Amino acid sequence: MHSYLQKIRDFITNLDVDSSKIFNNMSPIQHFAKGDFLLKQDDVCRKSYWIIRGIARKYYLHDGKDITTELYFEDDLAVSFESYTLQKPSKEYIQALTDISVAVTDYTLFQKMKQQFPKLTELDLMLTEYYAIWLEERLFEFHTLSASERYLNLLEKQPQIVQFVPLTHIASYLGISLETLSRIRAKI
Amino acid sequence: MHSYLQKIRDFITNLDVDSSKIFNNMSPIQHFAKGDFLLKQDDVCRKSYWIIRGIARKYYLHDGKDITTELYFEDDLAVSFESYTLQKPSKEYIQALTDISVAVTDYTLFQKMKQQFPKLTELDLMLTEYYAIWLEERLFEFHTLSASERYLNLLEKQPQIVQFVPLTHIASYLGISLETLSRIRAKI
DNA sequence: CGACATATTGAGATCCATCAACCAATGTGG
DNA sequence: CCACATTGGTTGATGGATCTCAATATGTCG
Repeated sequence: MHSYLQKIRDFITNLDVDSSKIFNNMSPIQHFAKGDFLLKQDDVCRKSYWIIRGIARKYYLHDGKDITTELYFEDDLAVSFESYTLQKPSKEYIQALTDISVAVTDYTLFQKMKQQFPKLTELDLMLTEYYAIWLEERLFEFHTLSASERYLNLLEKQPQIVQFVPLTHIASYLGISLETLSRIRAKI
Repeated sequence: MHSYLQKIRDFITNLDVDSSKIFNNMSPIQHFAKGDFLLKQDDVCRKSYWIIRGIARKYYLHDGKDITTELYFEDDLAVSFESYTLQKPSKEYIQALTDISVAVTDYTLFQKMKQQFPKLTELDLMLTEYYAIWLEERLFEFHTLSASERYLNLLEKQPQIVQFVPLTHIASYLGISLETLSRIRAKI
């Protein structure tokens, strides 16, 4: 696991009693069935979803095709970042790829709690930093790797994606056509 | 200008007196000559640089080629994000493309000040959110736009880049070969 | 002026997308 | 439980976008 994630976990574990109590009671559990939408395009993303069990994806439509931007597994935080941060309509959908359980945190409530418990702002910052570092890595891959290099890289870093997600979504996640991905896999 | 940047400016303007005093005295001005390095690969990025005057770029080397990841103008914040955040060796260089003046903030000092003045943590969060949103936009461009669409998009959104930065750097910033960029421009 | 960096243009090769046909697995209503 | 639809994946043929290599042009600065 990424060492910064560990640091974030440690930070949560070592929160003072009050902050910790708030943090643990802020996010009720919800369940969604396979195919359900957690967020639709043009809606404001007012919740963040901590994936407890199952798989989900985030995507948008471009020229009629859907472009997968993120794939979520256990312990990932599903949210349409720009929509959530600016509280403006989302360009993206978030959809359950299997039945899922999630811990749901309300944006407005979290904002209030951050004002009362500054440690939560620090936590928010750490999570955002982690996301930015992840985005930089993704950008590096698009900037410098060929289609098959991107696939091999994914296979190495997140084999669970290749194992559990339909190739159609993996292809669009990697910015490759389904056919090309199929041929890349055949060659290995 | 992006509306979230305006919100950040307003936040800085409206800081309480103490936070504001700290913020304004934390960052001495420095000057660099054209070609100077603000950061080199393998060094830890211990400073952030607020560009006051001039142009700079961030890049890394991949297969002997240099890949420009960001171009900085007045009021931009130059920093190798992962290196700065995790205080680990940088993959990237930051270099002055013209003579520049920058306000330099030390990482360690800023961390200490954040502990004393929680408003600075909020500010840090806002800046990081802004960077993450910018990264998402970049990723969208690589994910869905063709070479010429990326160039036209840049021309529209940041004409100052096309005006002042050598085509070599623009091409690598867009993930295009210099020759292809030259042909795209000839066709317009 | 000479030297070095920067940009243009041409020719050929390569990667990858698209379109189309086909295949396999799964599930559902009758 | 079969027939058929649906979803997900493969394979082939072709074309277009973009890269690479090479030659030439233009610009800039000591």
